Amino acid sequence: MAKDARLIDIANALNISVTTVSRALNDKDDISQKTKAAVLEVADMLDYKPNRLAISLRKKKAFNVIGVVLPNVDHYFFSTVLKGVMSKAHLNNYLVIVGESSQDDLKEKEILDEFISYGVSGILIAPTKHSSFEANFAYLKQKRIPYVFMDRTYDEHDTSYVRSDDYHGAYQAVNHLIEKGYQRIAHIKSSDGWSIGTERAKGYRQALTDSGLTCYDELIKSSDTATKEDGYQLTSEFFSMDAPPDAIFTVTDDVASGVYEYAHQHQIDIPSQLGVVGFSNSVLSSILIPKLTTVEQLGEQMGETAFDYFFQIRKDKRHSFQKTFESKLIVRESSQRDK
Amino acid sequence: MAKDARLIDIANALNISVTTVSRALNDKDDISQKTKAAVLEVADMLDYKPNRLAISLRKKKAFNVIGVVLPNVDHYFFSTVLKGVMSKAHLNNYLVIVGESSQDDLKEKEILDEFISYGVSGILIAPTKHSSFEANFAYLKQKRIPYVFMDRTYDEHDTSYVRSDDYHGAYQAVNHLIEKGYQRIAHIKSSDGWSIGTERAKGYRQALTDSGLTCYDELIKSSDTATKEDGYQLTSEFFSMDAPPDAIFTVTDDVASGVYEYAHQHQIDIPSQLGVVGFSNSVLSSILIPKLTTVEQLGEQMGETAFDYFFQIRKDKRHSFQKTFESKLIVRESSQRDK
DNA sequence: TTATTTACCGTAAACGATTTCGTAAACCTT
DNA sequence: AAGGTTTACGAAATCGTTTACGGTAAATAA
Repeated sequence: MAKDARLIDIANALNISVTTVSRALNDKDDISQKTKAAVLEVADMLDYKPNRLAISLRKKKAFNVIGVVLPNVDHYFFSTVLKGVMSKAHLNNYLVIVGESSQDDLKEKEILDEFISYGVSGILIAPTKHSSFEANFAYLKQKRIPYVFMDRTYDEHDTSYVRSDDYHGAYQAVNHLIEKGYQRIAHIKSSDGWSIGTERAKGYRQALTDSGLTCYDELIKSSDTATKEDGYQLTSEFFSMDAPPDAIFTVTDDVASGVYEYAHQHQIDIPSQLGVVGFSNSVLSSILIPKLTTVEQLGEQMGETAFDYFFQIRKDKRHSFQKTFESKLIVRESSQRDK
Repeated sequence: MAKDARLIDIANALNISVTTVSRALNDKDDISQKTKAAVLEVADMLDYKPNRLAISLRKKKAFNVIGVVLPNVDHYFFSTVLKGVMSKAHLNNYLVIVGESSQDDLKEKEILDEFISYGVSGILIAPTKHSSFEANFAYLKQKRIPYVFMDRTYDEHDTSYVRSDDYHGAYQAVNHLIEKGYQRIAHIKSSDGWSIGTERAKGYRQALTDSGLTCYDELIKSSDTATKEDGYQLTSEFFSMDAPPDAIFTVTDDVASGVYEYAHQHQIDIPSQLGVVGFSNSVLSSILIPKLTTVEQLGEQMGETAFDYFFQIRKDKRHSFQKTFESKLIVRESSQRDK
């Protein structure tokens, strides 16, 4: 197995210095076209690949390594985000290192510190519910390390981000239920402090208001965990009310699956007696019976775009980019009253 | 922000050479207890953290970096494996770099090459369906880089691995169906060349044979993709037969969800008219209605163990370790005929 | 007493690249 | 022709650590 070619090998072959070779390969200007061409040819012949480790040490920066921090890698949405990042990273010859915060902002900070001391080229992060910008991210700016927020954003700061349009997604979802003739539409939101939860709740309220419907406080319940169990529990609370809702819009598909279970156990038919709309378009949504109407979240595309933004920032060293992915409503069976 | 302490800072503080400091910190023997203690104290005081990049260059090996290669990060099982690896890695101060082969053995090789040229300390890999040991992994041995197979294994070679006991899992699943009184038990297997598929099929056949039941070829169908769609399609084929099965054991939960859809559309009741057992214990299984009886696959534990094995191999430089995780049957509702 | 080992530590050369600084030659400019 | 600028390149330092090698002083052996 032949050893990898180094700069000095190219230099020796051409009787020039490593400095010149380095300049040629890095597109510096202090070099003649002729020499550069010669170097490139020999480099190609020797199948030269720059040594990441050496570059890293010299530059005090890991060469072409992007750090991704996610709350949970085994959560469907985040795993698709990761998939998107990885595909773009691979194309651009970047290595991807991942960390899982487990929704723990302290651990998140730990991971960030690790990544930074490793000298990653950039960071793509989906913050935990509780992360404060000041505590966990403010110092990234000083360190001049490019970073892009994913999913959850900090609007008061000028940062790059990709997220989904939770507000409009929720608005469409509820509006759709109204058009289908549902009257008492409830909402299971996520507990406060989680931006995606409040945005979705806002969209819910606005849709009702715009249609001239009243927005009853007792028809809004909060879930801390956004799990199936919470969905089941809160639905049971709804149905112990004097006037239960005839539709429920849930903050995630997982929560919706809890609604399904309760409905099934109590012979409440979906969608004729109870309309249900979820959020995420996760694998669940087309597996539940009846199939769940939901709002799609383009995790993979978000991941790809996040990487692209990082790449741009790194190149131009100035811009910050934002994109809010429009959330499309995927109408399936769970909201088709007239079906 | 104070700059990170280096060896030379410690050396200066104690008026000794960096060599000595290095020796002290690396537990070499050419050093007195007194000096070592002093170094350790100062190192602690200055909050010294070794510079990964420098060590990497000198050793020509990335310092404490483990590479994980998976067929699909957004597949539930693999994402739990990743989760397990990451938790152990974090505890041991390892960085995790990930690559996704997308079930493409060529891309898998590419990723491996990337990882190796980066000098990862070890590799944990869940091979694609088609990966040949010779083509993709044989050279890892020569490179003396520790590696552990996950999920899919190569029994003819003496390698380390973690996997689940597909054979016994399937055996239990089918045996359970028999005990519940099902008579014509069908199987949707995965297409050939994928070891987990053939093991599960073997378990299926053996359970039937051991109970004195005949194993009909027409009751076994192959799926290339192991998806819901295939499950639906193949179930419809089963039910166009003169004597359709009264139970189906599927190679994955995903496939089982296709069975559910067909059954629901054709008013076939699960479990009274059709028993169903899946494999994986993925999120689906407790969300399907009725809840799916399935065989659990301990992804997270497998990931943790894989990392532990890597760690052991690296330390002792000799052993290889194997573990087959016993696959436990999780009995839920879809197989309870007498329910 | 002299020779040899042992314990401990330092010097300097790596690892493979980038970068600072210097300089010789070529090219203008007046 | 003198002086200035540009072009193209090389020597050497540098990044932070490990390690081969050598040396000194004390301990032990002969």
